[in-house]
Amino acid sequence: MFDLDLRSRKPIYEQLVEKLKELIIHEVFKPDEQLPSVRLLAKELTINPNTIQKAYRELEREGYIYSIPGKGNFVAAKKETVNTEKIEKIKEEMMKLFQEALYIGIKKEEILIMLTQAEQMVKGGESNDPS
Amino acid sequence: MFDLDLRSRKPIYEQLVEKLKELIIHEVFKPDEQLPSVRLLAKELTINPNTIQKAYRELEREGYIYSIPGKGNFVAAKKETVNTEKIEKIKEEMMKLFQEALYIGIKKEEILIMLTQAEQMVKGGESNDPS
DNA sequence: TTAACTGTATTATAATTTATAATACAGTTT
DNA sequence: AAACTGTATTATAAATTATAATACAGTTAA
Repeated sequence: MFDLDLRSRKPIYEQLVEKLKELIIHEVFKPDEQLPSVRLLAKELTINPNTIQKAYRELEREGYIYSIPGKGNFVAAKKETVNTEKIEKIKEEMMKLFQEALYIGIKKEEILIMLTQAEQMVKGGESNDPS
Repeated sequence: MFDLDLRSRKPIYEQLVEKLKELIIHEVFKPDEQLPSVRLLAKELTINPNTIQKAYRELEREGYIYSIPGKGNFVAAKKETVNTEKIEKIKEEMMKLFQEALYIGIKKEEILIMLTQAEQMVKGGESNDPS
């Protein structure tokens, strides 16, 4: 289900957060769907349950999942994910990345193409602003 | 010259790399300009010289600066900064960020505006492809 | 040429972060 | 009741980050 790089300088739990976020964004895990239990996923990935828990906590903090003690962890509805602070953070990160990209010579046109590609990859669950 | 958050979970040397990169990108430090010496900057920021050195090494590894032992550290010319591996890495990061941004509801139009803003902030040193 | 700069390297130590391990407790489901 | 869930705690190990104290060699300028 995942492939983690245990030798990476990037902490395992951070890699987990990234991977799970991707699966949620691409709707491999759909809203209200139950995620693998802490113990099961730990067993599958042969890493410590506490590490899984740490990743789930972070995803919950960011609004991507919610948990019901005794039942499990579930994918949050898109609306729940939205958060002003988070939006600002992502925008800031994006500005930095744009500047770095342009500085090293990546063309605006190329970035536009990538944006369109990203759009196609994410859209399909378009539940925002159906007006 | 910089303001670092010593309490942040983000390592000091990483913060330094980010800040210095920004200054280079915005040409506060221009190509071939000498950066503050390891010892001087350490004194100014009241952090350990080894930490500065670590940041400078990382910037050199990424191609943003070069060093001449005995003389100092200097801003690399833009051309030297370019690197296929680096470009791919940035593109990958950008795709992820786009997907996350679109998922949480940031509109494509808004992203376009940001890109234009970034363009204006970086351009002015346009030495690429003057054809 | 000496003094005062530069970068770089090394070694030791401390502090923090990350990961594992072993349990325990409470809620849920069958 | 048994077997799941999430959560919490405590201890320990391992890795990363930061500091400290030096040392050595190249550069620059008095």
